[in-house]
Amino acid sequence: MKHVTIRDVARLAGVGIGTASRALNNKKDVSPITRKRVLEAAKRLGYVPNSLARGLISGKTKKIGIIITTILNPFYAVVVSGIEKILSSQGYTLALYNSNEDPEKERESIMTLRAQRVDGLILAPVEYESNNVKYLLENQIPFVLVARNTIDRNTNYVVCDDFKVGRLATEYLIKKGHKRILFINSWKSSSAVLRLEGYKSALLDSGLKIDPKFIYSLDPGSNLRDILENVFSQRKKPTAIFCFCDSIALEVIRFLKYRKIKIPDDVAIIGCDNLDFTELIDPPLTTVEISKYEMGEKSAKILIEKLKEEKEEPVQIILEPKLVIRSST
Amino acid sequence: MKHVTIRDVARLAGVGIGTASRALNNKKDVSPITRKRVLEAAKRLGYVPNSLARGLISGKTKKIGIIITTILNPFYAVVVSGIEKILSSQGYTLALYNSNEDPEKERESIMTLRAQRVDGLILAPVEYESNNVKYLLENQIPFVLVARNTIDRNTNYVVCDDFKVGRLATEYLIKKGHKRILFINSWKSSSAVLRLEGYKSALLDSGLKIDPKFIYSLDPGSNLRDILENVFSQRKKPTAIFCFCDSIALEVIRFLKYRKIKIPDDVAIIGCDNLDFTELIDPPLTTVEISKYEMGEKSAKILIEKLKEEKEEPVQIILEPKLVIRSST
DNA sequence: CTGAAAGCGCTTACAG
DNA sequence: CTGAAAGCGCTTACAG
Repeated sequence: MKHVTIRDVARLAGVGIGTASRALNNKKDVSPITRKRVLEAAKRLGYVPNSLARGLISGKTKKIGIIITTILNPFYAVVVSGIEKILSSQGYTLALYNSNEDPEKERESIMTLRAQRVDGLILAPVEYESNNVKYLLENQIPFVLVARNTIDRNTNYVVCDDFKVGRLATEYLIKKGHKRILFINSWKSSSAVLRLEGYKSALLDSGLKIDPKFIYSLDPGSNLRDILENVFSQRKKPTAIFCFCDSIALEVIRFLKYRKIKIPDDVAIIGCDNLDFTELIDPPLTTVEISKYEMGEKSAKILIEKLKEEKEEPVQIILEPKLVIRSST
Repeated sequence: MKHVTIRDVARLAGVGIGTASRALNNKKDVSPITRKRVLEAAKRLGYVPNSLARGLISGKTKKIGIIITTILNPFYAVVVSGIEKILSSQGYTLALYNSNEDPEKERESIMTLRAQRVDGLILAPVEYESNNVKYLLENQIPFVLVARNTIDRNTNYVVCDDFKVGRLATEYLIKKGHKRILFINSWKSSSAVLRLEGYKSALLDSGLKIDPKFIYSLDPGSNLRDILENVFSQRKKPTAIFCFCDSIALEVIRFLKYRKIKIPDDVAIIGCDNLDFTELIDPPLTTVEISKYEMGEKSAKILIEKLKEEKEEPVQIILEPKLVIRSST
């Protein structure tokens, strides 16, 4: 794999490499005839400019790093899709990394991305109190948080109102008459923290008490199946389950079906995200809609703005969640 | 965003930049004490090496480009996941692009990736007769095809036996007594071409005739809904539908439910890919299992091998598909 | 073991 | 309008 360089192009066109560069980059100060000769030479040789060299000089790579939890969760696939649409329309390229909810991996990804000198970052931070985000702040790396934010002020972010997500789901279950509501939560992120608060506040406002045995936090190591086996072997079983996301709800439903537990008769279930297949599963899943695509688009737009001008005030957007009632509750 | 350079590190450590480089890269010929001084300086300054500069010199970027159809299809999300697992364990970084079944976009992605001097490429080619793959071949760019291959000999690939996919699905429907089988196919790729052949051969072998009105190819511009409206407004309606993939099957089911057409009583439906939610939808979807994750893993392993040694013979793997019978047929 | 020098492929002032 | 030169941040022979 030998690459054609600008030197080869210049030689074939019979000009200096500076001139070749100017012609190739559509700069002023090149005669039409020279430009044509250079362009033809480039075409004939199949010249592909070396972005490494370009980036080294210009200090800009036109590349954005994205760090999400996992592309296996369709929620993030949609978010990334929104990001990509905006970014690629502006000539940006993106480098995608999965943290798998591991702060270490998140840090590694940040470092790799930094080494590649990306112009900016969009990330869904693993932790609400995040050293990694502090690092970005301290090193003045342009970034915007998506889907989750952190304890820090002065960050740009696009999230949804996660406290409200927790309240909407829990209030609705309570209204349906449920008193023992299992919450299968996620781990450490702002979404997990706030949805839990929403869940708790809904219970308290209805005069119900909070049972720690009905709250689980799924960390990367935990086994959902074991947790459910345990919960459903107890005397006091839940009559409803609130899942952090549809992706978790899916696994819970798989378990319930396997155990022949009827939904919603024996236990109601509600998810979050409104993934596109949730209305087709059996039974159609009640869930909380989050504007995933929009979230991606907005975060990308904000980053592009920030990259253009050095405005100080952070842009912070909180999207409204919406309850979608179907037959699983 | 000013970056610390190796010059800064060398200065702080009180050594030359060559020595600093050697210490940083764990090369021989550096005294332990010097090495320690350099490492400490680097740490104190928060030095992050510039991969652009490194790549420019070494000619290696430790970066692999991936081009798939769309990350929105969970099939590819799983494939990419398998690729990532292998690649990242070997210190490779990946750059992901979506072609959206558009050869133009595929070409652009190839060029961008080439400009970034990726060490190699993994792609799911849009077309069976692909100029883009020819380009890769002609320019001796190391690559392996995944999920789909092309007419060219001498390519490395990991695909599944798509002819068999077409036969398995169609034969099964015929065995169930269906004679009017609608095939909603994809576009131009080897998978589309071969599954269609499998479909046809199954029909012919059973003495059924091939009705062009029952074969549709979904190109990027076509509207599935319109097609279905049209098909189901005809006199002769299909009694079964074979969908190129589960993702399409999902949309077909959405349509059938909306139109109150009963599955499988009015029309049977079979998909392909065995996405993880298919067993939970209503009714559970009959489909053809393809080893998606394995496909990704194998393609990555082959690429890594090829990058190490310049073996001539291409590696070509054809995975076995498997019918998964559920209640939608 | 160490430092100075050359060079990777490009762009951008700078003279002409 | 054009070419030669400097320099982006690094690595790698090459003398010492």
